[in-house]
Amino acid sequence: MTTKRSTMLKDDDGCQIRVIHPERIAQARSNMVNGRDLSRLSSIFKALADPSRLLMLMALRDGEMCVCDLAAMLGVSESAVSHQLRRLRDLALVRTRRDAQCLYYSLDDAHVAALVGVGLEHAQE
Amino acid sequence: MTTKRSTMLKDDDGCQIRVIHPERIAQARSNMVNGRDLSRLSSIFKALADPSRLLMLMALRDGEMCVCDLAAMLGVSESAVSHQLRRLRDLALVRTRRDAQCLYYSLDDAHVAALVGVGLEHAQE
DNA sequence: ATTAAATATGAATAAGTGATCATATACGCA
DNA sequence: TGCGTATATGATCACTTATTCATATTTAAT
Repeated sequence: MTTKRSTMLKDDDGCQIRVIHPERIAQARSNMVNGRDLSRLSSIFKALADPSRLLMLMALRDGEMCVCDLAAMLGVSESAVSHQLRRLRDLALVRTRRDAQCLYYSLDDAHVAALVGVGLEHAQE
Repeated sequence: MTTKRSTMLKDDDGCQIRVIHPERIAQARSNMVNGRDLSRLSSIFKALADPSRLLMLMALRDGEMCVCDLAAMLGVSESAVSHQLRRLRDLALVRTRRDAQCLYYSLDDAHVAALVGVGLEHAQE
């Protein structure tokens, strides 16, 4: 079997690009997720990429928690936790319930719960 | 049912911290993953947090690909792809096979493959 | 041995991230 | 109404990250 060499092709933008297996690229492109899903998914993974946020989300799998308890659990400032929670809220990964002055955070996205679960299983195998 | 108020406790380091539900914190701490697993897991999520890397890993689920084909698929420079692949290699998420001048990358971590799969399923539901 | 192909690496720069500190808001209580 | 509690927000700064460009390395072909 002879080794394949590259051929030069034109990009969508007209740029020269090098390609070795056009059919493999075509296959990959046809299976490719659309831009919106990709963006959403990578944002979710980004939310999980910080150890503090990951611990918070793991803890919330067992039920809601308020800000100061999350801070105590992690050993970081309440302000830092609040900033992190804002990111999670902006992504609609968590929701809040108010009881007097306390805000109780809980998971609001089944995908994230699933991903955290899978991650945990594999990490602790 | 009366609303709980906070009590001041001492940190491991002797710092004053505010706590509302000590038993909930204790529960969360007892279920907490150890430092090494947490670090590894958040690193993996960080690898998945970049759209280009995520697309690469998704594509590699269907089989190995070489650098220039990955670059063509993504529409970015081969140098950029090479840098990204280095990060994935450093985390042992991918491995390489050499055929002449071409390096073929493939997935080398079942956890990552699983996480990408779960993410894809949920994104495309 | 030279040369070209395929990929890797290093430096530099721009953009993004996370913690901290100060301040602001929201709520309950006296 | 004024005060303390609980949380949110904004600005700032140190740090990380991703791309680009130039250069180096590895392999194969001639």
